[in-house]
Amino acid sequence: MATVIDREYTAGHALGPSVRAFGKATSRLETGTAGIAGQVLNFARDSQIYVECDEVRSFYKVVSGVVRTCKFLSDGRRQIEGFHAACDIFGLELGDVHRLSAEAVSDCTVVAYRWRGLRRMTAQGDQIAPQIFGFAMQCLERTQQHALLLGRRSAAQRVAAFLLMTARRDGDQTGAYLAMRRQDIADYLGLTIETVSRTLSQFERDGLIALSSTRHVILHDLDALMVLND
Amino acid sequence: MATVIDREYTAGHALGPSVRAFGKATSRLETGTAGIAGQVLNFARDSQIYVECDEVRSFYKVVSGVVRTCKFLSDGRRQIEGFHAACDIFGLELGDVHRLSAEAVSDCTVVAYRWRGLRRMTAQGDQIAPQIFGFAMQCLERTQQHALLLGRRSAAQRVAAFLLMTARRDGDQTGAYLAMRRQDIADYLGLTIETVSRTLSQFERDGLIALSSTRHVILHDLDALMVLND
DNA sequence: CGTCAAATTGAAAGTCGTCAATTATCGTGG
DNA sequence: CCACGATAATTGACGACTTTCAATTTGACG
Repeated sequence: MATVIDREYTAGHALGPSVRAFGKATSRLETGTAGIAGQVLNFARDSQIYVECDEVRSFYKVVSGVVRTCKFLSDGRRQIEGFHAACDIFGLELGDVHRLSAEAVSDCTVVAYRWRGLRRMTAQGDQIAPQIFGFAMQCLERTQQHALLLGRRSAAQRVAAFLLMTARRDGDQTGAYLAMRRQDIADYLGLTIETVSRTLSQFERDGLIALSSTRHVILHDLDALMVLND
Repeated sequence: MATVIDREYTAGHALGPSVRAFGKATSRLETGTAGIAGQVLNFARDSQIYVECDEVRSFYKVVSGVVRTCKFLSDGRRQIEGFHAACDIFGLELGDVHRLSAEAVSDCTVVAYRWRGLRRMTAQGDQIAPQIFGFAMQCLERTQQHALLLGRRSAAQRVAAFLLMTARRDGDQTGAYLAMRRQDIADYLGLTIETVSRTLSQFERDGLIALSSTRHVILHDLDALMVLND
């Protein structure tokens, strides 16, 4: 386990789809000579993409599968900072060492874009920055949202928010596929695996959801789940 | 209360000190024609600098005093996302409306730098981006740290981390001046005011700290406080 | 010195974590 | 394809930590 299954190298996987939202300012990156070529990598479930303190060589975009970025605590516990699915960017750093680890939640494919920290990047031309800035800010917004969840929400609210987030990501508001294990969910929500499990069971008893399998959740009462949040 | 005491306008308060860390890449901003002029503003304690959903007109740098950025929940509770002291940047947004509110913890002076979202900014030239990117990433790192605190730490660990953070910010490792009220600390740490108070009292009984006044904390046993964390 | 807000302290309740046992699911090999 | 073992998930009982509610003390400011 925990091994890279293979690494394929391509010359022209330029930063694409997830970028459009920023409009004209980024188009140069997609078409111009300054476009960043990516390197396609495949990782097996539970393998490490990079670990804390690794030198920063790239940032990444998910093509398929799900990635978790996380931090390990001295007492053995783990905090998952975020899950990253198709088109999401992760691993962008200001400094030259990673402050988190990144691991494959499922078998997954990512594209690595050369990136060695702000200083060296800007030395070759500033053109890259606006787009990267957008990625950084999106990441910031998600993290702020996450901090709010961890700081001021009950277990039920956290699990509800997680289900809604997952359903939204799937583009399907009535069902969610949980690519990760219960322990991952717990470590993301700052709860224990037992509390996550109990909360899901309670939601099911209350008719808010149905667990058609461990990994597939049907959301029956979106309103009730949303009321639990802001 | 909650009013701006006065607003002074200056022509040349360019982005300065906190920027140097990024080296050459940013010097253009400080000296070149593209330098951003700031507007000096003063705010009275508890007044609002901007509120959630306000249109974004600027981002800010603290000159003196302390600012809190926070979010209000439907149940009346509040989560403070961060405290910002001299030289800190706050209020930088990707979109065109603020997602948090910013308020003066103490009487304070800030510099506002014109900023209306990524799109309009980059339209006038990309040169600004690398420096701003640095601000965004610093903000991200702090928020990630904060999320870790909220997700995986006990009340004692949170309060200890807060004291160490405050002492570090003051540049004095043996004492910390708490510019904010207990309620602010509680809302930052995701605790209640009573728990914060009790924890501080317990630290004092254990000889870890001394509360020379409500606002002044003397740190007697830095090691013990640090052991509580990572 | 008096008033009001802020901070502290106490007691009780509730939520979530811990530990343990059971059940379900997945992966592998027969 | 089924059986088995290992891993994951669920459930229950109990306990710890934090919150809630209430009362008291401290401190700031006129």
